[in-house]
Amino acid sequence: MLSKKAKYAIKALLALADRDPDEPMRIADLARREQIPPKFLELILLGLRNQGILRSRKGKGGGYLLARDPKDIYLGQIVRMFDGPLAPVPCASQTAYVPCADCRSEAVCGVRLAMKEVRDATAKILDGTSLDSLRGQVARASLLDQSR
Amino acid sequence: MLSKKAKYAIKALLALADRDPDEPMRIADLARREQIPPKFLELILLGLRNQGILRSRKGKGGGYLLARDPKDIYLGQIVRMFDGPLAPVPCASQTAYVPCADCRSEAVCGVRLAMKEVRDATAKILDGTSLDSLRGQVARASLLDQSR
DNA sequence: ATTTACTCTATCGACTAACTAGAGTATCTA
DNA sequence: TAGATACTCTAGTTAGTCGATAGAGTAAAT
Repeated sequence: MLSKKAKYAIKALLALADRDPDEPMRIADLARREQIPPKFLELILLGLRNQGILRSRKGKGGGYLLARDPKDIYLGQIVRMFDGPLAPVPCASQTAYVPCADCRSEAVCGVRLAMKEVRDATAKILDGTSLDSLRGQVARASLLDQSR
Repeated sequence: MLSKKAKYAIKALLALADRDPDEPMRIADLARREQIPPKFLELILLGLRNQGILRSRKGKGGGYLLARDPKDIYLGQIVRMFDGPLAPVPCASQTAYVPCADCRSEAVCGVRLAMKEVRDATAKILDGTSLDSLRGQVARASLLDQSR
């Protein structure tokens, strides 16, 4: 399951990617626009900022902005940041490998083999989808939806 | 994350798939062989039985056996049974779709689009992998490992 | 009748997810 | 430079879930 934090983070980043890159957006406005509890969103944006994904400005006219081009922000980074490794089991993780105690032989573990496939497929998608490309997908889906 | 329940279930089923299909295996033996807390495994096997994946025999010489051919038992069913839908968000689920309250328009939701891709990729793998095919993969991996 | 082994319900502690509170700090503007 | 604005950060709280265990009950074999 994707946590609410990760979900809210993606929604907020997507909203920021849709704006003038030099125009900050306030927490309160983002929260209202995306239907996210304001204080909770605050926490999330702070995290993104401390990861270098967002920048912030204090005081009047302040708010949050993307720290990088939307082409260079990938979903994989966001999801890992809030929800940890993509692999369903630690022994199948690429970025955070941990062997499991109850495995007699790792090379012969069916669970690991199957879950490694899942993690690879997931990583391929999330590490291959940038904020910008997702924005494009949404736009195309929106057109299709209108023509229905 | 894959729950321990699902993980233990797969390990136990895989062990059963490796045996004479008419020779029951006791909870205690399975638990020892696969390093699973016996009482916990008991619960898991009971669940699998009530789903029609396992059969059981009571009394001396009793134990658990597969209720179907290992070719007809898919990981997708096991994982869904213990961990719920494969989709990272309910609105991207095929088998347990639930819309999300905070979505203004579902057709235009980036989170949903991306997560639907993840769920489709995961489902393709888990619904395409039977106990039997996984057994085969393990065997091949084991050979590769020995030749190293 | 006794042993064997599965069946089922209840419970428990630890942990985490989702959210909230509130005091603090930097920036702008009048 | 006072005061408003808006982010920063730490510390809760609450409800729910996960992993595991206990123990009484039932069915089958010998």
